Amino acid sequence: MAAIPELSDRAQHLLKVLTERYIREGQPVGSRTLARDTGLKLSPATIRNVMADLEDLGLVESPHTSAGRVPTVAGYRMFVDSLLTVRPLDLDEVERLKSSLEIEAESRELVESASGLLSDITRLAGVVTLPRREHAALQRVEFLPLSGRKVLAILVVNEQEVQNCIIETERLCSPAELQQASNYLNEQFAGKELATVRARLVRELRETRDHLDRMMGTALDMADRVLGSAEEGGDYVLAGQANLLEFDELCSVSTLRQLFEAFDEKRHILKLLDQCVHSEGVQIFIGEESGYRMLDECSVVTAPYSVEGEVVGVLGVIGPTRMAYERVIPIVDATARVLGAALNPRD
Amino acid sequence: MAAIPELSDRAQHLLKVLTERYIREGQPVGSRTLARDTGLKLSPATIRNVMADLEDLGLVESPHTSAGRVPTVAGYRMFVDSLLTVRPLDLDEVERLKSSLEIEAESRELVESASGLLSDITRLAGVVTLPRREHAALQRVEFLPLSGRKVLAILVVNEQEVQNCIIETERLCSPAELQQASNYLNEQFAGKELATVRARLVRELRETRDHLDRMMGTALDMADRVLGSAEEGGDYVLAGQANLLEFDELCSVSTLRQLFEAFDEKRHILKLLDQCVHSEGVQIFIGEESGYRMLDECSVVTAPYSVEGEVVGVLGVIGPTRMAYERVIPIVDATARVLGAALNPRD
DNA sequence: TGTTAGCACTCCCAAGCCCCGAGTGCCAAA
DNA sequence: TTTGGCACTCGGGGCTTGGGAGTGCTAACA
Repeated sequence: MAAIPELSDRAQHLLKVLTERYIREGQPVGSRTLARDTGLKLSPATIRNVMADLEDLGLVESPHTSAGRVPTVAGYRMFVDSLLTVRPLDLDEVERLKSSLEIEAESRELVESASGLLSDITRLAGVVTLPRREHAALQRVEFLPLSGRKVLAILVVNEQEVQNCIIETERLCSPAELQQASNYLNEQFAGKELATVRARLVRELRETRDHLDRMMGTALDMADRVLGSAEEGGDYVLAGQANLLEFDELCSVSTLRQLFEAFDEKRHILKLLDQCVHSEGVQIFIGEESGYRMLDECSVVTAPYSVEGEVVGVLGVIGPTRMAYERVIPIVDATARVLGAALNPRD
Repeated sequence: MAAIPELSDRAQHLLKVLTERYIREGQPVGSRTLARDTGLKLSPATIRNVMADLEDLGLVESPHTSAGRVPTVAGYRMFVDSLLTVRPLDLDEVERLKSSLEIEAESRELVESASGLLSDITRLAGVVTLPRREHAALQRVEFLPLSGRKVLAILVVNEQEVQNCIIETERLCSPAELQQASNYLNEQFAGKELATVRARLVRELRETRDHLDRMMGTALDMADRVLGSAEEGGDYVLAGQANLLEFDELCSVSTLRQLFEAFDEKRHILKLLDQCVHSEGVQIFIGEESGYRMLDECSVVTAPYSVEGEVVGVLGVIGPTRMAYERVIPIVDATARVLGAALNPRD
């Protein structure tokens, strides 16, 4: 964005107080209120002058002539970037997070409770992507014969995740053949990264095609397909949409409709969240910044979470631009850490 | 409910036309309109007399003095029970269903697309419970050692479902021990029903406690815990909530809030759906009939779906009482069949 | 030069009002 | 039993009005 023009301390302070108040009350704040609220001994008239300046800079605006001022997106931006003092979470809230997530559970359940927690604590919508590891170690492969040519393939990765899928082989395989195939794969690839495995499989598949060890071909093919399906996808869990109904500014039917359709559709939200995988720490999209029109009225606060040092997913909250960033940011941050810890295989 | 008092054919016909029209237009329908709409050659005044009767019987009501009439819950009930002529689905819609669901996919994905389909086609909210078998045959058990005392237990049931969970053993088990344990379980129990397995495990656990074959004890214990976790739960997938925003009658913020909170909460909706497991065929809850206040303004149309003759789940749609039952009922019915078929392990 | 008081002005919004249309209930006649 | 007629009711749209909140501007003041 354009460089921030120098802004007097007083103006900054006023912007801060105005934003805080607007976030708290949800109503445009006028010069009189502001004069009272801020510590400074200034008359409303003076405040008005400052406000006019802030408005020229595009940091605040007024919905109509005789209403107070409201922060613009740029105003919020400056607020969160340089005016906000984020204080860490209350202890009991951290504890609440921990105790809710330190249970032993499957990753999906953990993700679901994390998303529920986020929405409960922030009273906004909570969203958590399912963890997905780029660098995943294959631990074990198992093929179980089903009826006909169908085979159930089970893939254990990363010591605790289990992927499974049904694949159809080109011809009927005996249980012994399947056993052999899985033995081979386990011997060759246990502990290797999925990506490596895949690469090697593809190469070997080409090499062995000549002497047509059909058994092996099938096995590789199966494994390849399993890996394929294990890698695709990406999904998230959303909770607390109902909370968004509390906010008047979102409550127009058309806004709501767009928003909820986006939640249903998932594609866009996922894309937005995926952007946050690579940035470390909390990231904030205010209003139009997200680049998605249905989120124009919303802000999104995200943080990636990691397992064993590798970022595997993103979580965050979605709410009106007028959200309590001060509170939300540390919550999102802490939840990401706690979820990461809870997902960690080491005890 | 009270027995339906005899109702002249004419009155029935008028109720039918009125309900159909109200469902279509969403506005109270008056005597003039009704006189025009229905085939009968009757004057508005006559219609009014009939209307007064229907109102006395509690089948219709008017929102206020000078509005037309609207069906009451009892009116809708009579409508769907005895006035409705459900014609089967259009062929192309059945095809659409089939082609969308006949893909090979995991059960969860199938459920998700079924729910998406329901909501797309009906333009209401679609809901599908995850399939859960009471009578499930254990096919295979596998224990994989993780770090420390943790063990990953994998349970294959019904030829294609895989359950897995992490359990912590009381002491460190060697891979060989685990192998032994799973071998034992597989030999003893493969093909048996989960319930049977559980019962036998409990009994054997008691008997062997004396001579304390610790290995076996641990194995049984583990299996028991896995079974336990496999049996609990119950969840559903919801799609198309956004569609509900189209309906004015639901668009009050408080109604919406209640509704969406119920979706989030899941408990109540699940309980309602569970009731439908035992009734065969399509079941309909109109307004308050569901017994849940947040669904007072809604109707729910459900149908159980089954795999191999056993009912394993319920699907349905949720929408305003003023929904196109005529269209929705066959859709729900057909989707249940198609989903059941898609989940069927036999090819 | 920065701050303040005063003042005219703008705009939103809620309240009140009126009127219209739609639809009813009832009665008396066919 | 059906119908036409008529008085009545009610909700909603459109209009006006008054008040309140807040602004911008200007002129005076420290």
